[in-house]
Formats: sequence, structure tokens, C-alpha cells
Amino acid sequence: MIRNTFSILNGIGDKLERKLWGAGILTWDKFIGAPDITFISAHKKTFFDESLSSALNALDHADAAYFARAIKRRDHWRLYDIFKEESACLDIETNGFMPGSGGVVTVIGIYDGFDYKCFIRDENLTAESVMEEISRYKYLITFYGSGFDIPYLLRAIPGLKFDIPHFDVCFGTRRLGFRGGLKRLESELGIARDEIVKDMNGYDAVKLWEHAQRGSSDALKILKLYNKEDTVNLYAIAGIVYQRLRTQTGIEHYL
DNA sequence: ACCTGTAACCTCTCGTTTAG
DNA sequence: CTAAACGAGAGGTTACAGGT
Repeated sequence: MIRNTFSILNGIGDKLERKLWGAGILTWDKFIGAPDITFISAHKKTFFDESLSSALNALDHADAAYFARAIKRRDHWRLYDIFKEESACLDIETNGFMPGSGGVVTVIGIYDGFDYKCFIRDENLTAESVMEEISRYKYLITFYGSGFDIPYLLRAIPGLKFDIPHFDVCFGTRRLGFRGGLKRLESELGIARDEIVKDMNGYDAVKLWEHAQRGSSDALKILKLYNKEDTVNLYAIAGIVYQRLRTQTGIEHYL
């Protein structure tokens, strides 16, 4: 999908992108190779050619950091198919407060499609351990992470940084017309959730952490299961949402 | 070359939505 | 409960293309 994307260019939006596709210019290579495009001035085209050449170069080197910078957040979903093999779903739990007002991260869960790893406060959760795990990936998938998880992590754990593209599935689903949070989305898409944590919400996760602090190993176990279900299910949802967003662009009519 | 009409992009504010 | 960021919508602005 990213090779078909022209909205990364400054001055090209949805309309012009579709117009390019309609003119048979479906890929970056085609654009650079076209001698002239009637509705784009020669001066602009030279400029665009350069941008697309560096993007192609970055693509050859699978340079995730380049795309994290160069592509507007709303378009990061378009990188899904080229980075999905090296992607990770991330979800955090907290003690219910905001950083600076006593808020801390209690659990960080990361799922890459095969393995689930979790970092627990006071056990193995450090800036270094989390950073080391994050650095293994080139693509981040979250649900409302751009609004909550990532800013929270950055404030609560100094030293963390994220310079890879970030597919926030929440805004993808909104654009597709879905309402509601992750749990509702799961049921609408027919994705199952473990019975034990079926009716839990984020606030329950706060209470479970409090129980765990008072010595309940069961509470911690359930909290981890809850977090795991979130990341694993998100992984499945991301693929579906990507496919639907792709269809929504209309690209398939031109291929 | 210049001017003008049109189309689409950008910026801004506001309200909605989600997270734990 | 609270904070934050995106989307929607409106208005202003740029830039292209065609006519004179």
C-alpha cells in the first residue's frame, strides 16, 4: 500500500492521490518515470520526484525511523503490510492516576504475533528492559495509544523513546465508522476473549493491581491475562482494519 | 506574459472519544 | 473520575490551467 501512497507528499491529499491513480500512475516508480503529468507543474514534480526517491531508498533499507518522521500520523496504517512481520502490539495498565499526580505504569504488554512478553512494575519493568524489547521492532500497533499509552509512557518512564511508525487502530476504526472501545470492536468483528476477563475494563485492571500489591498472586495473574488478551486481540484486529482501510481508499478499483 | 476562475490543500477551533 | 489528541467542518489561501 505504501508504494501506492502519494498523500505523503506535501500538497497532495486524498483527491489528487485518487486522480493520479485514475491517470494510471499507481506507484512511486510510475510517478518518477512519468515525463510529465498534466495537473502537476514541472517545478512541483521535480520536487516530488526527489521526495519519492528518498522514500524508495528508505523502503529498500526498511528504514522505519525515516517513515516515522516523513509520514503524517494519520497515514501510518499504510505501512502495515511492509512492516507487519516486524510489528508489535503494545498495551499498558496503570494505577489509575496520571503521571505527575502519583500515576505509575503497572504492566506493559507486548505481542508480536507469536510471543507475548510482559513487564511488571517492581519485577522487570525498567526503561532499559522495555527499550530493549521495543528496539526489536519496526512498527508499533496500539489502540488509542497516541492518546493514552504512548504519552503516558513517555512521561512516566524517562528515557523511553519511540521512533518507529505507529498504527493507532482506534482512529482507523473511527474512520471506518465504528464506535466504541476495543471490547465492543472485538464482539463486532467476532473475535473471542477469554471468559475470565470477558467483562473486565480498564478500571478493573487498576483494582487488580491494588489487590496484587496486597499480596494476591491470583490478582496479578488475572491482570496479566487481561493485558495479554488486549494485545493478542489487537493484533488480529489490526490486520482486518488495515484491509478495510485499504479498500476504503479505492485503490483496488485501479489495480 | 498576465490575469482570473476553480479546485483542493492547510490551519484553526470545537467537540467527541478513549484510556486506566 | 481526568487528560489528550484526533476528526469534522468552515474559512482562508495557494497553485494550477486556460484564455486573452
